[in-house]
This record gives sequence, C-alpha cells and structure tokens, in this order.
Amino acid sequence: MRKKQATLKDIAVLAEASVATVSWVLNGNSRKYVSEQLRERVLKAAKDLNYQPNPLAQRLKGKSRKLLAVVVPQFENIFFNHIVIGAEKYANSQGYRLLICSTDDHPQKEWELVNQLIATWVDGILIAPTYSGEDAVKSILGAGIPLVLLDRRVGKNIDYIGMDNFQIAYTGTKYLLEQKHRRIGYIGWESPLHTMLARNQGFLKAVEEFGVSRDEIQIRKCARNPESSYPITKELLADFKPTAFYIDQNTIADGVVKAIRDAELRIPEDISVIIHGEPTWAVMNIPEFTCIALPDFEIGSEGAKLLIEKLEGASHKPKEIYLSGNIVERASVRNLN
Amino acid sequence: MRKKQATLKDIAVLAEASVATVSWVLNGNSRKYVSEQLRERVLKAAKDLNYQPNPLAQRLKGKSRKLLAVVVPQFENIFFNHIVIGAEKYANSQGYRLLICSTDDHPQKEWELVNQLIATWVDGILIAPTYSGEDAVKSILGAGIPLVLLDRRVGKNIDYIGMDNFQIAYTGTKYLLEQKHRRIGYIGWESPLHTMLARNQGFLKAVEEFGVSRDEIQIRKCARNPESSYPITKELLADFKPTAFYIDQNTIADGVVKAIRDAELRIPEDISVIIHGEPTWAVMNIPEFTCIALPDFEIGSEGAKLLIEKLEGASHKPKEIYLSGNIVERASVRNLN
DNA sequence: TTCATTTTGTTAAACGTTTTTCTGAACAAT
DNA sequence: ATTGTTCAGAAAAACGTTTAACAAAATGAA
Repeated sequence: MRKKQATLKDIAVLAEASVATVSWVLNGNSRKYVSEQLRERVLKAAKDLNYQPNPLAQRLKGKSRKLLAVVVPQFENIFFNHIVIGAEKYANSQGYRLLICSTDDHPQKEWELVNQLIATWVDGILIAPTYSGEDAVKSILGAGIPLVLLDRRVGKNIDYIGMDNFQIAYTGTKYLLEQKHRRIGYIGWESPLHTMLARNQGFLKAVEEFGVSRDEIQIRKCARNPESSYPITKELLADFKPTAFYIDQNTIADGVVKAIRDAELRIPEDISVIIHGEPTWAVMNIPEFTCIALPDFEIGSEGAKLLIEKLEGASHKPKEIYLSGNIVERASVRNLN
Repeated sequence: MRKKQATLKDIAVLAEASVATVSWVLNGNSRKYVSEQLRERVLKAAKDLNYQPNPLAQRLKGKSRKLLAVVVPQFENIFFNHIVIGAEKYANSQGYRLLICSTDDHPQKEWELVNQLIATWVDGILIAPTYSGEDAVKSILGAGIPLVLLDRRVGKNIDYIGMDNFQIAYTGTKYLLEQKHRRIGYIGWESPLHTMLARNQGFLKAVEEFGVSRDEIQIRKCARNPESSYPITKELLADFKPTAFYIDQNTIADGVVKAIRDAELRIPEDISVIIHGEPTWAVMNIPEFTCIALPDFEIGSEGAKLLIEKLEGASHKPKEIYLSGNIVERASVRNLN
C-alpha cells in the first residue's frame, strides 16, 4: 500500500497554523500578509516533513500538472524516436514530464488513446496523427486541450511543426539529376498522407525542370516495411533498369538495398541510391549512404517549445512551421558527368 | 481554457438522482440495490452527457489510475528502445498507460526524475537504474510504490527482470573458441554495473575452460560510444593482433567495426567479430554480423506483466527472473577448423 | 399486528489542495 | 469617540469522486 505523504494539514498541525496559511506561505507568490515568525515555522515544518504537494489535488483545483503527452505512430522508427527524444529533452528542461504513446498508425487505437489522454488530464498534447486522425484531433480540440501537430498536418488553423517535404524531395532529386542521372526509380510508401504526396510532387517538379520525360522515371509504392519494398525493387531493377533510386522512407530503404545486392549490382558503380531520411545503418554501410538528413530532433523540441509557450504564455495565432532538411553527401551516388 | 467535462453531478441532475446513486450505478460492481428504471435513467444520462470519470479525483480517493512509469538510461539505445516497446505493448493491452523517462545514466537526473514520478502518483514504476541508483530505488520503495527492476539489479529482495549475462557471454565466447579462435580481444564498456562484470566473467570462464592462457586474450574497456571504442580497437589491432573480437555492447560495436575497416582488415577473412546484442545495422552490413540476440522486448513485457500482477493481484515474494539470449549465426565469424 | 429484514435511495464526510470570504486586531485620522 | 485602513490569520467552500452511515419504504415471519 502506498505510504502517506505529508499533507498541508500535517504541516498546519506541526506549525500551529491553519491549512490556508500554510498554502499561502508555500505558494509564496501571493500578496497575503504573513508574519516572519509564522512563515519560518511553516517553512521549517514543511522541510521537516519533507512535504511534496500532491499534483492531483492541485490539478483538481485547476493548477497545471506540467504533464504533456506525445503521440507518435511508432517508436521503432528512428525518425519518430528522434522526435520523441527532442521533445523529451526540451520538455524536461522546462520541468515538464512526457507521456509517450504509440498508435501503430491505427486510427482506432489512436482514437482510444487520445480519449484516455484527455481523461488523464494532461496539460497539452503533441501528436503526429494517423492519416485519418481528424476525429482524434477534433476530440482534443473539443476538450479545449492545447495541441501541436508534428510532422503531419490535419485540419486548419492548428499549430504545426513539420518539414517542407516538397522542397526536401525536390532538392534531393535535383542532386541526382545534377549528377546526370536520368532513369530514376522512385520508391515510396503508399500512403494518403500529405507529407508523402508532397515528396512525390517535389520529385516530379525537379524531374520536370530538368526536362526529363515521364517514361524515363518510374514511381512505385509499397507498404512501410522492407519486406514490401524488396519485391518492387527487384521488379524495377529487372524491367526498368534505373541508374538511380530515390527512396522516400528510411523504413523501406533496407529492403531496396537488399534487393539491389541480391541482384548483384554494386552501389554506386551500377546503381546510385539516395535516401530521404537517415536509417541508422547509413554510415555503417559500405559505401556510406548519401541521405537527406531530416530535422527530426528539431521537430520534437520545437513542438514541445511551441506547446509550452501556448500553455504558459499569451495565446498567439496558430503557426505552421516548416523546417528544412539538408543533403549529407556520402558515397552512394555516382557522378555520371 | 480547458472545457468542462460532464461530472457525476451533471448526471445526477439530469437523471433526477443523487450523486452517490449515480456513482453506485456507474461503478457497477458494488452490491448496492438500485431499481432497474433508475439505473437506466442514469446510464442514459451518462451516455447523453458523454461522461468520462475524472481519474484525478478517483486517484485522490485511492483508486488506481492505471498509469505506470518506465525509466531507462537512454532512448537512443536500441536495447532500451525495445524494452520500452515491449513494456508499452503489454501495458496498453491491459489498459495501462506508460510514462516514459530517460535519465541519460546520470544519477542526479535519475534522483530528481524518480521523486517527480512519486509526486505524480504513478501506480507503479519500471526502472533500469543507473550504477548508483540505490537511493532512487529506496526512495520509490520508501513511498510504497510497486517497483520492478529491469536489466540492472540493485539492492536485495526486489522484483527483477533481466538476463543471464554470465551465461550469454559464456555461450558467445564458447562459440568463438569452438571455431578455434584463440587470440581473442574483448572490448567492453567500462562500468561498475553488475551486468558488465557478469559478461566479463562469462567470457573468462569460457576461456579458462578451453585452457587458453591469459596472455592469449586481451580485455579492454571504454566509454559507451563508438568514438571511444575506435582508438582502443586500433591499438589492439596493432599491438595484439587478435583473430577475433567479442564486443559486449551494441553501442560501441560500430566504433570497433570502423577501426577494423580503417586498418584495412576484412571481416571475417582477417578478423572475426561477435556482438553481444544486435545493432540495427547487423543485418545490413556485408557480411551480416553474428550476434547474440538479447531478450529485450521480453524484459519490457515481462517486467510490465510482473508489475501489473503486483498491482492487481495477491502479493507474491520478490522474483528475480533471468532470461537467456541466443546466438544468431551469420557471417562475421570465420571457422578456423 | 408487530417486529425484523430486505430493498431503494439519500446525506455527508473524506481525499489534498486553492482561494474567497470572514474575523479581529493594531493603528491612524477625523 | 468614531470611522477607516492596514495587517495577520482562520474558516469554509470548492474541485469530482468514493463510500460509510443513515432513512424510509416494502416485504416477510411470528
């Protein structure tokens, strides 16, 4: 059974004061008059009893609990792992705790989770919603809980921190084109998320700008796992024979690489590869992979920052912030010039 | 500002009953008599108002909140990442939420964190303590909060789920020895943790059993990061010229591998490598690495299971459970027979 | 009929806080 | 002497629950 913690009442008895006065003294900030001696007595008693305020009772009376929640689709994915770490670091530095939950990208689980979170009376929520996360978001908003969207935008006029997927894909593709690659295979995650569509469009924009015809490129989609990217890569390799791949997800990159290896092609001599995001093995591979590093930690920390500002400060208009990525040039793209 | 949720009182008004009766009805389990009609009225009103009980008020009255905390040294480390995932999956399946915190292996941060967690009134704590985590653990125990230790044991008679590091290292080393390796370099994390000492001893036990003399092996320790393992590997390579490495941490393995590569040695032709734990790149490398897979997910899920049992069921004697690992034979160890 | 028991429901106290309101002083100004 | 102001502190209500204790019917047994 849980041991009893010292309460205001205990202090009041020990210091021979009323509960109210003890509360006044301990909360300091107020402008109530308390004599020096009594104040000291209370402070001493509180120390002697090792008093810790009960945050539940405080929250019941309307005080903030300094408890935030962050909801992501998966822990395993290094991208979201970094988001969580970024958010945790910043939140902790401000004295907030973080409740971390994963939805497995299941709208149903997301819905249940979010409602439990609302009932848990967290102070604010950071969420990377599923593709049909509108209901969950509405639910949060309906409960009047401050919210910041991470990575995935949903609805209008809601604070959002993400990245400029269009620009990032555009830049990455341009990099490939500048190395004179023309037959490019785009392998991506089949998903209705706007982030994925933006990557597609960024890719197409670059291709178009370089005057490459549509039958010199091929776009293929698969589920977000290596087992799924493997076969379509094999197909593409056999039928289309690209000189380079643009991979739009770190989670499918290993399937692509394995398929290339199994086809006994060398990277980058026979085929070049650039990855949108950085799998953990990017620098362990031979050759090291050229990637587009994403601002994952920043999405987390900036998200937490924005949320805490909302909680503590003057309310501002909803912001939508798009961070950019940058190409980390390594050795998996061959220059055909 | 947070919107008001429907309360028992609201239901009472709507259903024309007293707050107490509403509570009786909604908590069902009790043996109070309530007429069918009134029960229906209450249930309907609750539904109409979309009533959600306020867990803070419930907890204040002594009810469980179904909120657990898990404290790990780092999120980044795949080993702990998997522990967290395992714990989260099990806890969620039982309707519990998980508060996840990282200590960065700093005893000071751990201490503060744990005290905040106690004050937050979580129902139970899963913790992989730092090497000097005794105080933190005592603090939790002192507050009477159910606790399960993960991976790292501290104190006596406390529930613990970890693995048999001795046996695992023994088995892994034996594997090397059976492939006729004799000059073996052991590269490990310099830490006073019992888990690390056990790995050392398991290694030495196997070496001894095979009658290998102490100057045929070398043990080196470093900080838990690749930058630190890199130079000592280089040294060992130059001075000692081992035929195989036993690496006792996934987090230092990449430094070792890089050093081997930079010395222009091939794995496994020139030197063999076995890793205690599985870095994410183990199967992406050429050759794929032979590893000893650790029961990381299981530690998390079994830990959560044990904790929840303690919370809900009859109290049992403290258990200490040691899970075993298993060798995943891949291609980084050469057979010298 | 009378008393005990069962059924149905209400009152009120409690959990640990915060905060409004109230009660007295002490002191000064009229 | 009366009124007003400033200080110092306490009492009490409130947050949303749970639950022990009570009250009043309805039912049954003697």
